[in-house]
Amino acid sequence: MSPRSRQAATIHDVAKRARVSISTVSRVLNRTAPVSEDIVERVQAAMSKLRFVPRTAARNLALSTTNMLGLLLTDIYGDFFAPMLSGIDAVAFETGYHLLISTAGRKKSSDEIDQSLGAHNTDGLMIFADSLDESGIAHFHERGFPIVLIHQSPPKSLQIPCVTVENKAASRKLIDHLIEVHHRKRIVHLRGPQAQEDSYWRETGYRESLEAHAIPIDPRLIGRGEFDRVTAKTTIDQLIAAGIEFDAVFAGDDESAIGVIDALNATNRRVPADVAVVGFDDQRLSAFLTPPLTTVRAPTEEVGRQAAQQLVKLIRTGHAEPLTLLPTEMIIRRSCGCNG
Amino acid sequence: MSPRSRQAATIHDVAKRARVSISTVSRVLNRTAPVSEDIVERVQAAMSKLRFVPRTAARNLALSTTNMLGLLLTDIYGDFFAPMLSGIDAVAFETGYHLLISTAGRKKSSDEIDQSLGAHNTDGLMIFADSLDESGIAHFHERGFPIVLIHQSPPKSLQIPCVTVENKAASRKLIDHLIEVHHRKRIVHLRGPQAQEDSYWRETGYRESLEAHAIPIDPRLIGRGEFDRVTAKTTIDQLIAAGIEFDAVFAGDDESAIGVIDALNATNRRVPADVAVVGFDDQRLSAFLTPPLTTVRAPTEEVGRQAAQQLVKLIRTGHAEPLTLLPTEMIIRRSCGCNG
DNA sequence: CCGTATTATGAAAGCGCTTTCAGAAGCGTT
DNA sequence: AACGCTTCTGAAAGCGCTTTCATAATACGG
Repeated sequence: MSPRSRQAATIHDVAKRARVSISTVSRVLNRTAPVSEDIVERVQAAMSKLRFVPRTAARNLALSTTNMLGLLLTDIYGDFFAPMLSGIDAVAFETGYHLLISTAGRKKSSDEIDQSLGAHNTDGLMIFADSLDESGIAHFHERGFPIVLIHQSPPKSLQIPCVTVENKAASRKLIDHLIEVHHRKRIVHLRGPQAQEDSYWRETGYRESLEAHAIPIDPRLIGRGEFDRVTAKTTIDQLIAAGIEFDAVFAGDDESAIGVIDALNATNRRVPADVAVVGFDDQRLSAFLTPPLTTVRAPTEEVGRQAAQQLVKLIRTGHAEPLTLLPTEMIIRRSCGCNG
Repeated sequence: MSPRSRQAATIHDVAKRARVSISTVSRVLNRTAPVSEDIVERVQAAMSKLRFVPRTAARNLALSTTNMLGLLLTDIYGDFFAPMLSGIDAVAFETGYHLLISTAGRKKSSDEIDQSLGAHNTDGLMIFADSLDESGIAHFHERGFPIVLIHQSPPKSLQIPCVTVENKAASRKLIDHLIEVHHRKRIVHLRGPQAQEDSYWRETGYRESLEAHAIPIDPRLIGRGEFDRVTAKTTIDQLIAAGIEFDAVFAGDDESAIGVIDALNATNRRVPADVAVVGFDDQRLSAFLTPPLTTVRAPTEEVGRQAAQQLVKLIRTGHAEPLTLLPTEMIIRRSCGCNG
């Protein structure tokens, strides 16, 4: 062991061993300028002999680039993230970026986020739903830092790329189905989180369908779902306790649909015979529920892919699609009353 | 706009504006030495006025540290990763690290991995199951780079911390249950991927249970499951086609259990009346299957937490628990024949 | 063979931060 | 009033890489 072999090799060590300058080493490292063949070999030999691994920090500093994509969210739970992450990761990998993930959203101020995922610590940032408030988003945007929003449109008048899924038309179609095919009239809607944009559009689709069929909207039939199983169950329990009649439930998402089914089962109401239930998202387990859930498939992995793709494009070219709206597809199974 | 306001502020700009040296700015930034009160204020004012965000790359270079934890896997798919990731992320957040994720495992050589997640680009690395071959693991270990293995024990004689779950005793217990309570004798086992250590121990538990009950092991009853739904279905289909009798199936994991149930349903065999089915992992949807799956709960999120915790400990103190073996718990539902 | 166009290589500056080492104040003692 | 201490602050040297600029080496046409 040579005296310095305990310390990891640097470009200098390689240069010395190959009897060239560090500039040359750098050049063979990055193929950034022609180097004569024999020298290339010498340098490569030296590199592998010394087990040289270039320090990213040094390179980043010199180039003021990080080669990293940031992903900001609030939590990783739920079946929702696995596919999204998977899509993001795939694109990051293909395009040569690394993925830095943080759930610091809304736990930390945008200054703190800046320290970790912000300018100069990442080349761009994907922000999921409302992990960051408007001022935080503006904060980045003002600085010209590349960001793309996922499942959330930008604050008014800010030109920030956004990728999300079609919610309204799909919801509308789902409710139309309930009304036209299954003749349901008293349809409960369990809305998602207030701040969530998806919630808004799904509810709008619901309202439009009812209106189109001249069914008056009963405010008592619209309750909290919060995209949460327990909340949904509670709401349904209360509806039942209050003696409010209904023959269908449009849960804001599949997760709450599970809660709905729980509540219904617990009070001996048959799904779909007594009450039809539909969800949204088509998360993995929806097909396995009893009965299998009629829902809308959101191409979550594709959302991830697109988000990463747009971000990379934004970083590299300065431009990206303002809005990527991915199509959704109604998935008819049995919980609506069909034979799926 | 001052001429340089287009360029992000550096520590020099802050220093100039606060009329101090950059050393002082650095000191108020890191509270690394006392600075008189009025100066602190001046500096902080300058920082916020200039919207100064320290460059991590520069800091990393100076400190030769990265403040990042790497996570290496092969893919992010499957219900398995969400909880694990969630646990890892939680601990990373608590301990002040960032999470760098890569699915480059086995797609890239360890040299290439080195470039991204290796020494100096990350402070330590978590390696999931067999995302990296033995030589890759040795590669890091030799260099004294902190790594912890998840769901995989280290190559012989290498002292590398590992966190995984108890497989054998739980499998044994599960099979015991099938035999003792439900009087099954011809129990199929669908083993997981060869390379996967979990597969090995689960099979061992199976074998030990049979032996203990003096049931001869019929090699025809042991087939490929690969922790994969389709593979499992195919194997069961073939067994049935070959006319081999069996009254229970121990799928290597829940994922393959789904395939088993599919295959059984398709041939009008009742679960559990004709064939009992049990799995392993207790992934989220297992409770929703028809019938609900009897399985073993693996504390996956805790695995993530522990892995991150051990890694941080290893980085900070140079030592970590050689083996963290998390307990598993048998979850009796209905697919085994109980009334769950 | 010589002057010029073309390459391949090296020296050195710089990326933005931390930290060591000295020096400048400020303080209480004698 | 001079001394030694203790605090606080600044100058400057790195951290390891990229890149510009200049130079040495080679090739070429005449």
